[in-house]
Order: sequence, then C-alpha cells, then structure tokens
Amino acid sequence: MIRLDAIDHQLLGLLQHDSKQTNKALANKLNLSITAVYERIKKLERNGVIRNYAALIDPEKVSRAFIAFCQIKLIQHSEQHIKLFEKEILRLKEVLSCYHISGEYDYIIKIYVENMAAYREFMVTKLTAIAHIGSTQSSFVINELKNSTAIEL
Amino acid sequence: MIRLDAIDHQLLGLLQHDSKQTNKALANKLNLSITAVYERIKKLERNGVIRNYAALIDPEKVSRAFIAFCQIKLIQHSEQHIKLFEKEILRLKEVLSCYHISGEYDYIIKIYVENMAAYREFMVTKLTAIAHIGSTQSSFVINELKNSTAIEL
DNA sequence: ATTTTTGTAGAATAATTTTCAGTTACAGGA
DNA sequence: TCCTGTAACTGAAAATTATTCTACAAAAAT
Repeated sequence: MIRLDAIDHQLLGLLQHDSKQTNKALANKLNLSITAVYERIKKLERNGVIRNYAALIDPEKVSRAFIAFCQIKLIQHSEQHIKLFEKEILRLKEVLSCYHISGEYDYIIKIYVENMAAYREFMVTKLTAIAHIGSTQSSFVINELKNSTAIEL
Repeated sequence: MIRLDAIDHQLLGLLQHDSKQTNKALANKLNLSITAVYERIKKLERNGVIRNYAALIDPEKVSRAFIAFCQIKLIQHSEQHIKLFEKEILRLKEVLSCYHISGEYDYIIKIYVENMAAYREFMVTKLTAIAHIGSTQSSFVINELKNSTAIEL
C-alpha cells in the first residue's frame, strides 16, 4: 500500500478539481517549492494514484443532455453468457458506466443520449439487441445534483 | 447552440482521454498547426464545452475500493422536503454522484467508501440520519467494467 | 466585386516544466 | 551517541511549452 501524507491528500484534492493549475500555483497553496510539488506529482503518477488527466465536458453543449440509468437482469448467469454480455455492452458508446452489482438486477449502466427519442432508439436497436438480456428497468434523470470525479480524502 | 466540426470532435476525444498532451502532439494528430489547436481549445473553454480539467485517481490506491449504489425514496415530496434532503445529501463526501430520477425511487446516489464496515457506518450514522428518507435500497458493486468521463462524439 | 469574418501558419516572447547540484531532516544500525 | 543512507526539499539553469502577434488565405456576407 502506498503511504500518502496530509500534503499528498491536499495536492490530490487540488488536482482533482483543476489539473491545469501550474506547479507554481500549487506550490503557493501548499507552501512548498515548485520542485517539491513536481516530484510529488510525478510520484503519484508513478504509483498509479493518479491514473490520468482528463478534460471534462458539458453534456448539454454536445447534445447529450438526456441521462438515464438502466438496470439489467440476465437470463442465464454462466461465465460464457456474462462474458458475452459484457463484451457487447462495452461496445456501446452511449454507455458511459457499467457496473456488475449485487441485488435484484445484475448490472447497472449509465447512458448519455440526446433526448428521449434517442433513448428509445438506443433501447430498441442496441441494448435489447444484446442476447441473454432478461429484463431491464430504466430510470430517467430529472436532475443531476452532483456528478463528481473527485474523491475527498 | 455551439457549432462543432469534425476536428473539434476529434480534439475533444483526445482531450477527454488525456488532457496533459501538448498542443504540439495534438497538432500532429489532427494535422493542424500548434496555434490552430491552441485557438480551438480556448474557444471550447470559452464556450463552456470544456468545463474543467481534472486528475482522475484510482480509488483502490486511496482506500475507496468499495463502491455502492443506493436508491432512496422520500416520505414526502414537497419542495421544502426535497430541498432539505438535497442539501444534506450533498454534504456527504462519500457521495460522489447524486441524481434525482424517475421511477419507484426518487434518488440514486453513488458511494465510495473503504469497505463494507465503512458502508455500514455511513448508512447508520450519515445517510439514515437525514430526515424524511422513506426507504433505501443498496446495490454493491461486484465489478466496475467501465466508468468513463469521456463522451464519444 | 468587395468587404468582413473565420481559421490558419510561423516567428517571437513569456511562462512553465524538467533537470541538476547541493542542503536538510530523519530513521536505523553500530 | 554518532554515523550513514535515504527521502524530501530548495533554488537556479536548461529545455520545453504556452501564448501573443503579425500576416495570409479561404469562405461568407454585403
């Protein structure tokens, strides 16, 4: 396990919210030298604590304002069927997240499309086209209160 | 509505996966000059297409490997109760996402904690401490197949 | 046909990242 | 206690990158 101190936690907090700020700005906030910040970041990258850096875009600005969650039950649960389902579901670009979960349903997926018509199209031509899907239950997002990538430490 | 051409789409695709690559690298991939890339990025930032840049970290490396979804039903649905619930739920640092949804339950939240014991602690002392919660249903993540921030255009 | 706008390229400059040499703090072993 | 090795730090120099500026070309508007 990687040992992170309080400064690392602060640094991760800052970088999770804005990875474009300069080492100089970070150094000021953390009361460290630029090089110290630089070395800490490189270490976090080497250790795999920081996986990557991403630009986060506004779904509304790119016509993906309609978000839905869909829970899926498979007909059979053999390894073969699971593998096949997972392979197919990951092909779909509308699916931003996919989790294998406990409970009544087997999977929960998060879907980004333009509107309800597009969602219907997605369901009919793409999702239910995947073999071995038993039943599905969709929940449409009325309001996104929070969707953060930042883990508070 | 903002007009984005094919190059903007490509550019957004690249930046959503790796926002740390240099304009030079981007220019090569897009067959543009460095300045052209620079101007396009600034425009996407000005227009709000790019909301921000973030470091994405590995939950396992920071002891947040236990992920759960929890669906929540409120007792009452008056504006007052909704507002209060939303205010309280957003206070909780374990809650990375919170959506108001259609269907049987009112909200779905995604929770990151260290382990099942921490989840129990979270439920007992934090979540169910919020007033007006009717019932909840938790689903634990067995496997995260995909959790992307990148919208494919 | 002409003007305006938009997007682009290349060079110059400003700023930042990265490297380097040297210093300090500290834990473990003799 | 003292020594020694390690890890983390600092400040300056070098390398790279971002940003600005001027100019040009193509497309759209007048």
